Amino acid sequence: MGATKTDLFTKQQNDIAQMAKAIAHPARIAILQYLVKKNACVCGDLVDELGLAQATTSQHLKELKAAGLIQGTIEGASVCYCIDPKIWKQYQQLFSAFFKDVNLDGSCC
Amino acid sequence: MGATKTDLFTKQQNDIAQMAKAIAHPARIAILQYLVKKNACVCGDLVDELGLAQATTSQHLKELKAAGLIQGTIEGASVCYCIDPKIWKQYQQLFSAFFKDVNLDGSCC
DNA sequence: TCTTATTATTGCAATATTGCGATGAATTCA
DNA sequence: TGAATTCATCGCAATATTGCAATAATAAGA
Repeated sequence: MGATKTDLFTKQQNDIAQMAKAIAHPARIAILQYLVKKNACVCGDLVDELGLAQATTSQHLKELKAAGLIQGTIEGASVCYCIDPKIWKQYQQLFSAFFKDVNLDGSCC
Repeated sequence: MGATKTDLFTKQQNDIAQMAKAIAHPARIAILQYLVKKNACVCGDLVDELGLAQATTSQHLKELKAAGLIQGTIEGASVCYCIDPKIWKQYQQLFSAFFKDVNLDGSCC
């Protein structure tokens, strides 16, 4: 025990949870906000920006890449990162749909 | 080491990450979806609904309550749960704002 | 009161995540 | 070629999360 029992839930539920997990760390939020702010390919300065060790930053970048949220392009000796607008839009739509329209007249007990 | 270094990031970044973490588990997604679908106070049947042990379900409900997303009202021997529409709306707005308007002309390398 | 039903809490084991130093791979420049 | 630079990966330690059995707490009904 200790591992999430993904088989108990629908693919959609697992997907949403997985996507939430991808942004469930302040370092990854910071990375994404920085890339969005720059709105361009960013090479190198991410480690200085975060304040975490290079290995740790690289790990977070790897997770964001695995989630599809960012792309990394090798540019000479360094690597350039940017938002993947296609996946970003998917996230936007999915979370928007998830939080859509709860009947706000909380007819609770 | 092993603990998230929250002091390196802004309160906003930590908040977003924390909110994402609250929904970063398929069981919690399933609970929320069920409550939204019923759109009412739900007593008792959550354990049967999920397929997880009672203790585990209770733990997830506790986390959702801690996140503010649901309310629990004692109703006799059982407890009724429902979405907190106020906090729900906050989540909706926050994620909407976060994923807002990336310039989609991926001017990447 | 005693039993039953329902939920919370405790304590533990298994697994996942976070963070970093050390090392490796690839590129640039002297 | 030989540094120096940049980033990824490995291996480890610390911490967090997940899951459940056992138990406690509370309320309803016999």
